[in-house]
Amino acid sequence: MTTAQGARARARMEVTAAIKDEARRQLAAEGAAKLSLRAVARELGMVSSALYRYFPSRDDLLTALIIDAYDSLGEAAEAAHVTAVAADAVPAQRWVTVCEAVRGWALAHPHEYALIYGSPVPGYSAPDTTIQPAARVALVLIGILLDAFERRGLARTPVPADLAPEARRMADELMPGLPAEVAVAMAAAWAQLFGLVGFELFGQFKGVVEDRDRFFRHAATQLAHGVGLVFP
Amino acid sequence: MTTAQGARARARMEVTAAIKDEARRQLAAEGAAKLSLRAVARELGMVSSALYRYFPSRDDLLTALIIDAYDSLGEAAEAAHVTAVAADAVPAQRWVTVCEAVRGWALAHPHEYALIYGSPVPGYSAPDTTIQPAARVALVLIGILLDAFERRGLARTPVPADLAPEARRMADELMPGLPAEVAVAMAAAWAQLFGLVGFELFGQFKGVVEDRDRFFRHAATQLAHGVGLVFP
DNA sequence: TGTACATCAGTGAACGCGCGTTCACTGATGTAC
DNA sequence: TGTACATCAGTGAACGCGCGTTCACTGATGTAC
Repeated sequence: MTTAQGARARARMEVTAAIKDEARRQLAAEGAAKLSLRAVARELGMVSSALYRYFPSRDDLLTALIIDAYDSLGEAAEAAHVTAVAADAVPAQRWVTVCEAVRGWALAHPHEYALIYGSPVPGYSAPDTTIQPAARVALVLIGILLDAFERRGLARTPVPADLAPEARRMADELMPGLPAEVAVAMAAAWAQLFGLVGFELFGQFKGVVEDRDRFFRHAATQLAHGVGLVFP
Repeated sequence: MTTAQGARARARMEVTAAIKDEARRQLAAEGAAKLSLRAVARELGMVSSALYRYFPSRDDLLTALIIDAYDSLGEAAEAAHVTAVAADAVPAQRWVTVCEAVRGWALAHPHEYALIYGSPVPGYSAPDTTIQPAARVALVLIGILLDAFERRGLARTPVPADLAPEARRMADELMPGLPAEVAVAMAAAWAQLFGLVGFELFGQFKGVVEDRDRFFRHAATQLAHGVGLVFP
């Protein structure tokens, strides 16, 4: 019966979720490199071998956490964008709003942020299944640029001649519909956004930037200018 | 005698250096979180307890590696700057040169880069002795801005009113002699520079940016514009 | 509805391994007279 | 220059701990007839 099958399946999903929740808790305490199946099992009152019914190995658990983190961040960015669109914000405002959502998520989930944007876990190589969720934030930002470009156009900063082919390729392959110069600026702004967030999160701003909300808002605004968005 | 004292002291320095070198090798294989005194000792043909003659604990070894990494990166940046000055480069060109030196060092020492700019090592908190070496790159960049400002002035991007006090404080405390707006732009550019480098190094540019040398040079040039430097 | 069978979650022991740190010690190197 | 002594690097055993993964197993839940 569906309900019977459903009961077993539901239990499975609940235990799977409990394992991931506990693993996330341990990320905070020990970091990804030291994430331990035995410690997770211990905390859940299970025997360590029982986890192998749910994840074939430690690395698969890590992969699940990474995908969840990308998806959670992606959803936060998308939700912020939807809200901004509903409020009739212009593209430049939407850009800043999405950047602030990324920062907000990172501050709320610092260890998951470190998992996906910090140093790679040695000996672990992320499978291709992580590529798509990893792209969600960038897709939101690209969407804003496309919208702005189609509606009002974008300011363009010329690119040196020797970078033109790469710029063309990036636009064609990753951001079809956007001018090549904007594609380059977008890739740079994307990396720079995470530079700002990472420096705040990993402590590099200690003793340097104190009023971090206002600083970030301004920096995100400057990033918007950098990709050619204009405030009315 | 000086020579006798010198012999013991020299041996001590050599063994200390050998320990750090081996530890750096292990950073590459296992990452900072798993850096193991026993493994280092094993590889050097020593017994693990012998390392305690050189470093009082694992964390002290980590601290030494962190300080060395900041100093090594700082030296690379300073050397690049000296060369650029000797070649009569204008401040904007010097800025790009120093950014490229930072990237070059990071590509040559990826695991040391991860140690200082990647996710913090859980359970480890860097002592204050790391602060000064950590500032060296920023000081080189600030020096370039000061020089440009005193000689030719810098383009300034106004800062929103609510950020003005923080901008003033940052300039006064960290970059005396620079206008407040420039101080804010400098802090942002500093974080963004490491965002660009980190994304390349940690694999986020895989499938996105391919012509990385040219892309970075352009992005560093844009950062220079962002802090108000102008190319003649 | 009742029964035989299959599926699956979870157990507990074991394998083989690694870790940081302490401590009493040996023996070589350096120092003071 | 020679000798007694102090310093210090390095040893080896031990403490108490943790890890990922495998495997034969038990017993409950679900399925097919």
